[in-house]
Amino acid sequence: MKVSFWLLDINYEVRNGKPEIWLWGISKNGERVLIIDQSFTPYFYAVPKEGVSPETVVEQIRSFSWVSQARTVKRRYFGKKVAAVQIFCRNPEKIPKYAKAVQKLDGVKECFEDDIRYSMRYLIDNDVVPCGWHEIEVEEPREKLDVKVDHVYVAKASPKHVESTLTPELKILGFSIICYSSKGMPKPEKNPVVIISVATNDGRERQFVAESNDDKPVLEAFMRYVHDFDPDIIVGYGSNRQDLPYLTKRCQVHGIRLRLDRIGGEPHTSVYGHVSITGRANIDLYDFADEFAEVKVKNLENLADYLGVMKRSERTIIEDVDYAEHWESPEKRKLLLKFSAENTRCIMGIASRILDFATQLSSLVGLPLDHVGTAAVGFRVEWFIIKHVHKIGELVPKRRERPYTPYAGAIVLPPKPGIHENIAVLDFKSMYPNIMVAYNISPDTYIPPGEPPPPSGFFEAPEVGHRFRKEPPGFYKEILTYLISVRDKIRSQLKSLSPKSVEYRVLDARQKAVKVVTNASYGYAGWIGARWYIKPVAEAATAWGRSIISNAVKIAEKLGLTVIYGDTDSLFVKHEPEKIEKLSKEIGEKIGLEIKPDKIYTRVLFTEAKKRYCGLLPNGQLDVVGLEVVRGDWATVAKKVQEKILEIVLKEKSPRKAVEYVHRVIGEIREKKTPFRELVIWKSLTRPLDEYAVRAAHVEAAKLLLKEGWEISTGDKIGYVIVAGEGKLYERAKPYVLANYDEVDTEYYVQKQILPAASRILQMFNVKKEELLPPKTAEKTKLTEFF
DNA sequence: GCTTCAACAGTACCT
DNA sequence: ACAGGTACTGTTGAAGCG
Repeated sequence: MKVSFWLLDINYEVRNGKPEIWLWGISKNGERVLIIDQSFTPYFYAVPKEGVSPETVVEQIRSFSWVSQARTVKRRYFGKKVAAVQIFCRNPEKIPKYAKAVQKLDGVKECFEDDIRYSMRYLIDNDVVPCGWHEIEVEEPREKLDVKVDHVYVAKASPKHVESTLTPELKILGFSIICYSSKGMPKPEKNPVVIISVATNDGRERQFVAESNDDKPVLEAFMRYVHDFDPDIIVGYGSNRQDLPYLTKRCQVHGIRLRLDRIGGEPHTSVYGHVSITGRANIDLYDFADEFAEVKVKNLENLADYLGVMKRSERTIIEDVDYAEHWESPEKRKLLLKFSAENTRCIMGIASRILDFATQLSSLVGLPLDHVGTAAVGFRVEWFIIKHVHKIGELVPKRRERPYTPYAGAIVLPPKPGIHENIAVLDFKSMYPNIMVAYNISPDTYIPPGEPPPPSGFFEAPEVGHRFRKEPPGFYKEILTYLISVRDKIRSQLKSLSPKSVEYRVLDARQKAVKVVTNASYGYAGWIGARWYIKPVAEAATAWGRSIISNAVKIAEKLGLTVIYGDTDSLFVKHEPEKIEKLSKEIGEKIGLEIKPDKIYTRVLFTEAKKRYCGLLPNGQLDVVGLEVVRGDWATVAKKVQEKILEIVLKEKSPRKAVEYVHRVIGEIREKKTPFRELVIWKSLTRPLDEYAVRAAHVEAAKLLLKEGWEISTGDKIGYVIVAGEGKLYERAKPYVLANYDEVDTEYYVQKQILPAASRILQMFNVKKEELLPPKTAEKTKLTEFF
């Protein structure tokens, strides 16, 4: 019997001493299926020492009772041929231990791939793709299993991956919780889950609410609901780190088990910190928030607002410090219930905008859907590489600790300060990936100093002199060529589709996933944590990059194009189409890379600073780069003022009008008419509180939260305001949730927020800071008028 | 003992 | 827990001053 299924989740079980791979999927006809594959034997490799034959190692290894098979195989390591011994064994969990024993053998130099987990091993070796379609020959199982699916099958052969852009109809359940503690952060040991709000993608919404703070019925009702709806995907926001561990512990306190999965077990935290719910995909949307760099404070309401799910201004927002007071009051409790329901509605909305990307990323890099969000960028790239190089027999190097040694990066040209009219921004498209392709830069093509060059020749990087063989193509070249061409192909396909169609949505998500992996490839190459880290690989890419951009500048100037600015792979030049055309042509011929106008600014303003400017686009939009407007660590009021100044200055060319505007805003601040929220400054904690060498405002604010019983962790964004009083700035920082407007130091906001942000722009028009303060005479005028 | 100032710490941005 | 290059603010402690 043949089954077609889309792979949702994968896990393994050891039954009767035998490992089994469990593939959870959705079949073509919409049935939920579990396919059990008992045929896959885990293994790892041992590479013999110089002068030792692999056969000798095979002999030595046979003495271990746990070895089910050992054979010599041909593999590669950093592109070089190696004879290795592949060692199979029954128990996947013992592999690291077995590898250690083998490592100790006389003839063994190093073991490999003992750090590849069994289920990933299975996916890679069988070319099984998460969130992808497969066909498989199966039979009915001999025994009955107590699992929640329509059908259980036993595999008779390995699954065959089938290329398809179809996605099955997935059942999605979103949830959020509210926990109650009379003071400070709720603790699962003692504080109840008072509200659980659930929504499902069939349009239903439910709330489970505690009576008299007894949450056992709430938890049980939630479990029943999940069981009855039987979702394929469970989504939350912060659910990996907060909600699911809390619910799990809370159930334990009541002596029950949180059962949400398809086999009757508890959720458990696993690789990269994801919470696994067997048979379903548990997705924490927070793990995808990094994709939206424009959102500075990555909480649910901000992300929902940004993605157009629910406007912040139309939401009921309650700070966590205020949950208790809302829960305790019968009147305010209604608001809390509304807030919670809206949270889940936001989760569902965000899910609908992220899940296509998540599934595409999962199938592209080969990580299971519930892992791919929690895996850091470097690991996503790495799994994509592992998946690819398996096909060419490249052994996966061990991750090892290395000292950090810096290397030179890109060139940034000093900008020509002032306002420039009609400026074209030229860009090298995917510069580093294309450089790596063009010069065959790869871990497996690198020729170390002293090694004789191959007859087919080599490329030598400028400045740094690193050499890379021309032939055969390295795996970076193969991977990047594939990624670049696939993205081009998808993008041309998209042009013939309606943006509203399902196919468009899926393909667009796919090209985004491809883009993410492509763009991260250079960074991966220079990451000391990378398994295939070779510093010269990254160093050569930037060296070629520097030479390319420098040459481009020379060519531009030779053609009479004034270069206003440039950063890494971009050049800002006067928009003169014929010259630009010539430039593009010459660069293509001489350098072999493509440079294209990316956008044209009607007007663009530079100060003396690099990486900070503001351009006016033909459609009237402002493009603010690097300035306070786009920074998350300035008070909103200052950012708004600067943005308005930029608009006035670039559109109306009237610095005088801008100055008047600043006067008005400063007046409003001093009268405390500015909304309190616009005074909040947000900064991240980048380390534990006690590891800071100097005292800083956001750190002191965090300590105050801690004192109030709130847990603080690295990575949290602390929102604070500066209050009036004596002493250093850090002594006057207070978490905004604990502060009153009355105590705010408005002069700080005038002097240290508004003035610097405004003056940054207006100093270009010779406006002095003093001139930005509202004139006292204005007050007099007002008073005279009054009298 | 006070002010001044350069070095440093810290954060967030750009490509 | 993908790279290096850059701007900027506030803290710190030594230098400079009298």
